[in-house]
Amino acid sequence: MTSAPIAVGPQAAANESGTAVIQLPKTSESPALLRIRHSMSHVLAMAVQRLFPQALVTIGPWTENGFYYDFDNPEPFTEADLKAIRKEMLKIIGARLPLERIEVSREEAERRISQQNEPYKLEILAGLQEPITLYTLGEDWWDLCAGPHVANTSELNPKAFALESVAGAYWRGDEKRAQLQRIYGTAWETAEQLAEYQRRKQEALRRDHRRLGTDLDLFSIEDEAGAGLVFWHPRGARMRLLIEDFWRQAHFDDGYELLYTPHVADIELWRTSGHLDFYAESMFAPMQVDERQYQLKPMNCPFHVLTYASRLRSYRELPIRWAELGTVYRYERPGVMHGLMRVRGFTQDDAHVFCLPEQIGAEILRVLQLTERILSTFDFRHYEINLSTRPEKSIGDDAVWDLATRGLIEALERKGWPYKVDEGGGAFYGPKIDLKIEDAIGRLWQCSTIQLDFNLPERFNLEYVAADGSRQRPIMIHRAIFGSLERFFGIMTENYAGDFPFWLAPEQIRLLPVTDEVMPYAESLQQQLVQQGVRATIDRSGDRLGKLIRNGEQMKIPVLGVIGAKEAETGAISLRSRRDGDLGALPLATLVARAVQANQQRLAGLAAC
RNA sequence: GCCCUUGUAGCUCAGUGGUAGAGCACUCCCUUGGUAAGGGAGAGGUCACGAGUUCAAAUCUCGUCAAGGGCUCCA
Repeated sequence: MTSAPIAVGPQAAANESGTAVIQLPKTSESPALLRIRHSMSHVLAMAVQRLFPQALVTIGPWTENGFYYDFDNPEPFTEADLKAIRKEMLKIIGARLPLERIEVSREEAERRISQQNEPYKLEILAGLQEPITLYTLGEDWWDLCAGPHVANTSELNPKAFALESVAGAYWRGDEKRAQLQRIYGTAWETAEQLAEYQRRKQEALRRDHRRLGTDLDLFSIEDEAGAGLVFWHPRGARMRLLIEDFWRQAHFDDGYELLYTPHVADIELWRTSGHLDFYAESMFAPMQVDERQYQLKPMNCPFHVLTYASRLRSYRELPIRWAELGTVYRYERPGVMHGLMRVRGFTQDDAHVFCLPEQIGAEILRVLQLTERILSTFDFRHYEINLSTRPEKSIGDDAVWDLATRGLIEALERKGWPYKVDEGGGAFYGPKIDLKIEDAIGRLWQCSTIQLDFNLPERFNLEYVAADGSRQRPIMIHRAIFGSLERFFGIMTENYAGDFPFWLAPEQIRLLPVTDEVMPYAESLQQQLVQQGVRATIDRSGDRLGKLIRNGEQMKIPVLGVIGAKEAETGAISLRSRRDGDLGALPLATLVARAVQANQQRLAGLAAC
């Protein structure tokens, strides 16, 4: 899936200075804004056609934060064109032109469109139901449109709109059809709202994991190695290890065993699994080794299935819960890679549960509970849940689909999580639950997924021996909680804006010696902290304290410890915490105890201990 | 893959046809300084890569790669 756009919901309204919060309603929540934005797109289209008479109009809807309009123009628009277009829009708004709704017959609409030679409009018209309506804007411009609109452009605030970007877009969203030029804009009721919206866009930019990845030296993507391949630097790698360690422990606690499986396998395996048929274009090309062809794995499932099939299983063994941090490689088309969010090599926190049909409900509930436990540890507490049911084209018999779908519903009900149903949205091989997490500025990200699979057990002829001695087919559940470690790491970084909780920070405490004389004392403090598993370092740059503090704050180190003659004398350390402010001078023993406790309990800071 | 934009020092960016610049970071020197940038000096670049135009290319043209904003895709 793609990253969410820079969406800024009303819940993002937190304001550092604590002054009155400016509400930013979404279009779908405000009929007034809907009319403004919809009309704004007409004003945009009129302005473009005035300046570029050859431009053909297509569609121009509102979006949650603004509007866009798609044009077919012989020359692509440039950023520079936007300025001119904006000026023209201001003229139209200033002219106080009326917008009028006119109901016309299909023939009348066809006649009007033909006069203007607008082929896209004609195509739109063909798909419309009566009544056909059009909206005029002034005397000589109109667009086929269902409305609603403002009555006059004087209702549009010239100080509350902006043209944001030009982009390519396909006619009817179909990449085989014409490439159009899309102009994005945003519009609000007041200039203050526009300013607030732009401030939130800046905020999202400040949180961008790609920027933070460089600034905090967490990871990089190297040209020489190739697109979509991640290099975890020591600081990022340390965090990843902490996440993995937590993940592993949580899985052992919950009755999982862990697997390691190969990164490549004979291509026949992928023929058996079916991936070669329906997933080939997302796979790296196979490689020839001796007499066999090997395939870099795009998924872990077939490996877990082979492990299951390595010997005969009894119903007494089920459920079997196997998890793996499995690194997979997928061929992503050029142009779709995005930081850590969309890459070509990534590690899934994959797990498969093989169970009896009657165990489905309980197993799903277990997965939901584990999911909540893990995600909430990273302060993701709001979820949006989708249940996708049987599509038309699917395999497996009705009884199994029913049982499985009921199992999913039962688990969601027992967990007490509200969910939406996407009828027919499941995979051909089974129903699924998708979970989106909401981050600190209100954006939704899909990470976790739980899918039932009636296909792979069939293809690999998986069996267990039932109580009556017969051979039966187990139910297979795929699930991932992070989705991929890379992607989750990116989302989490943006969620925290790089201000990681104490337990997760790669460098937890940085000791700042005020003078060289206290260095031996600082070294002994560091050693004692490190011995207790606290990630403590010493800033040896020799800069003045002000600079040391500035550097420490810029690297978002949770706790800075100032060490000067005073501290050396009393065996203490003066602490400055990003989360909790100045903690004063503490004896070393107290600091160690608090830090150890924070690590054990995965706490965000030291003060609460 | 498609449309647009971009690629200059580790980072952020100036540099419109005449042999390459700033700030931060880095190294060294001075400063031993108490809660968000002390001072000075130095080193560091096949101007993404390849071809072309030109007496001359970071600069113009074409191609390749990568990144950014979108579209499409994302079992």
